[in-house]
Amino acid sequence: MATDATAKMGRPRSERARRAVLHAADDLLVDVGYAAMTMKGIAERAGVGRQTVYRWWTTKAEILLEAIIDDVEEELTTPALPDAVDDLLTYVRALSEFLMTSPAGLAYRALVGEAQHDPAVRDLVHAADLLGASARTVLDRVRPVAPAMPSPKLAAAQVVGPVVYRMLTAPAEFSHEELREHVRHLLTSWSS
Amino acid sequence: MATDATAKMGRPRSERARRAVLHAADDLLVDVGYAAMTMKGIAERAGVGRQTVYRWWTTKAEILLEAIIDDVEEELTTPALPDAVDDLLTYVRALSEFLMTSPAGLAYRALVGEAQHDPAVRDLVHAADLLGASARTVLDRVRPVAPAMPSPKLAAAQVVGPVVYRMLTAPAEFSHEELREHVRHLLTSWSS
Amino acid sequence: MATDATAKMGRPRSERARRAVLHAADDLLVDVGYAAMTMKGIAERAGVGRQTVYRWWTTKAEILLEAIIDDVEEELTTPALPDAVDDLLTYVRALSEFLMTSPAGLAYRALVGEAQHDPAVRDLVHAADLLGASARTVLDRVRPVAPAMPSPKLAAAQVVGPVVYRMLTAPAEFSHEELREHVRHLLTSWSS
Amino acid sequence: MATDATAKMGRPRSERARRAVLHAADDLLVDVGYAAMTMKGIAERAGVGRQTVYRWWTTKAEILLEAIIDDVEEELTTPALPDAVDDLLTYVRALSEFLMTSPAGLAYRALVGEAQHDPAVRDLVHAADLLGASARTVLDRVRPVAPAMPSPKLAAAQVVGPVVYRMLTAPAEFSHEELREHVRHLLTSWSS
DNA sequence: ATCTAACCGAGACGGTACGTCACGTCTTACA
DNA sequence: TGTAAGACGTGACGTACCGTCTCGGTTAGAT
Repeated sequence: MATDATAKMGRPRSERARRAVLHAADDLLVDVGYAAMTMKGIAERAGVGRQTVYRWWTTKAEILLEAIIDDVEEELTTPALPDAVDDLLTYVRALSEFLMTSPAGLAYRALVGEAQHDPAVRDLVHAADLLGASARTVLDRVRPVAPAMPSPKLAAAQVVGPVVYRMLTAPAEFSHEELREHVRHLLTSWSS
Repeated sequence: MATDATAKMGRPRSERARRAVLHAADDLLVDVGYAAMTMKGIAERAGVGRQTVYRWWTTKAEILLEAIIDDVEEELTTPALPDAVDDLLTYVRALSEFLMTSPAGLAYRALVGEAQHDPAVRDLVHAADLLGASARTVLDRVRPVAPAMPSPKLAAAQVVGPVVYRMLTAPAEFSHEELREHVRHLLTSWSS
Repeated sequence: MATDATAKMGRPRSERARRAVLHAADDLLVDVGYAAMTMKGIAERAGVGRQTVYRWWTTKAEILLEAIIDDVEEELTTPALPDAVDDLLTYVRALSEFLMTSPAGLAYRALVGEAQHDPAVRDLVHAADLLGASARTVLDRVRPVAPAMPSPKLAAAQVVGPVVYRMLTAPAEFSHEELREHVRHLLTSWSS
Repeated sequence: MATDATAKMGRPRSERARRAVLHAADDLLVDVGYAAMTMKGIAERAGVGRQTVYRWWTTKAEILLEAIIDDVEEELTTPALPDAVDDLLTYVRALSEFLMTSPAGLAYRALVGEAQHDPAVRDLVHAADLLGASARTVLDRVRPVAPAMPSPKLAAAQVVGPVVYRMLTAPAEFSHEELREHVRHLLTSWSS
């Protein structure tokens, strides 16, 4: 019986170390903020060698992305509601809440910020399209009552863009009333 | 005539040094990118002492903001056009072009990015509201034919947000056709 | 026939691995020098696991000592000559040549150097007394014509010490003429 | 009056930092030994930035050499004595004491050891010729009664070499009696 | 015509994170 | 059990930049 030529050799990767690094990154982001987070700090907080961190990730952004990618999807999953306005409104409220309050939202903002500085992170963030999947899901649900909805990408940008822009450039998020008006305008312009 | 008690004494600030620093920051951003820009590098490129930089600015973001603030306003000033669709479309096209191509747009993205990492920069960027003034100008022009336009802040976010969101999270900007459709939807939802 | 209770169990030590390590150490010393030699590098050059090296040796000095100990003895064995001056002179010339030129001499110098830094290596080098055996041999041969020769240890130091000192602290070895004069003085002082 | 073109600019070198580094190196050598001494450790012990150490020295050997070079000369200066045997004997005893006991002697051994590993250190040590000056001084004093003394370099090697060789390769130094015999043989061979 | 205070350039200072390297140990699969 | 492979936690390497400091020298208004 032939030996599998592709069999892995040597000591296998430690799942314990991997989890410790991801948790440490999450914790540090909340504790000290993205700017003060360092690869050194993550390794120390995780109780892991520095080389082990560099072996599997190249930047703190990469670690953070892996750490939060599941959380983002989960936090932006909203229930299907019979009324389209309610459905979409629940989503944009969850989005606004996520961006301004949730630790994962904090990480999302940090990652989008870093993407503007580092081309490698930019590619990662573009590829991950963290908000895209959840937006597509809710848009698919309201499409039956929005016959004039534009292409999925533009429609998603119309829903999500104003909320994200507000988060990026203003100290406070939109009020619930403003979000309701935003959703109302979207559905109006998509209805005929 | 009495001496002004608040008169400045000593050698006055060197305008030459100030300009050299702002230009050096601009140049470095294009040459090496925001992440690789350093206070040390700016001082050296400007042919200026390090202390002189620290005396007047505390971060590279502050320098960059001062360096580009006039350019942004200028590049986003579009001519008033008789047709509202044309007027708004010209603006969003200028905005898209600015964000993806212009050196000042590169700086804008870097500043918004840094604002997600550093609270002090965040306050600066919020206070500057770099895109807000130009958006308000064009919205004031189309308001007569858009009676249902929401509050200025929400309306501005609806115009600008999707374009900025696209720039932040996707590798390519919206096409001219997508921007036209975006503007058409906006004016539709604001018309009744 | 019964199995010997003291027989070794498990896989026996690989002679192939042992030789590969010793040769790798020798080669690396010449190629990259003692300082740049590492246990990791030796293992890789030998095509041997890192653990295998650590199982049988604790330092690179120990490996090097085992690698060269036979060569030293061989290179410093000089033929007995009828004239005492010739006999001793042939020896000190071989010694000088060994120290400045031979790969084994390079290793000897590296080991003596390391002995000044690491007490464990110091003990090894003292115990090995690499030059001592050959010096004793030649001194035994000239003793009949050197009745005032002091104790073997001092006599050996008088022969070998100046040559080694020269190698340690000066860029070039003694010339043949200087070595001849050295030997002449030694035999003069030992003759009466 | 013209400004001096060669005038030093910027903050001048801190003499305080220089001394602190030299003392720290000295202390660390005694406390932890040469092998365990690190540039990092020296900087920390000196209360000095790491860059400051690297700015002025490239290796720990260079620091150590600067730290001990004055001490060596001082410790090996012996008084002129009327009898040549006494004069030379006092010197070789001081040398033996220096090599086996003195902190500066410890450093000397470490430096000679490192010189066998690192060509840059080798050049430094050769250039410094730490033992040479003191040997020349004492040889000049005994020369009147040693007409057959060979060239200064060989004579110095004959005096110093055996003592250094002993120190390098044996656990204990020569006894006072052995040193006396050594000196007696030297003067005998140089006398006619 | 000095005086004096704040500016200017240069560059060394004490720190600290960077990314790499080798250490010596461990955990696999295979022989 | 020995072996080759390779990940593990540790810690020094030499570099870069941080923000501060200390020089000599400049430039104005106030005396």
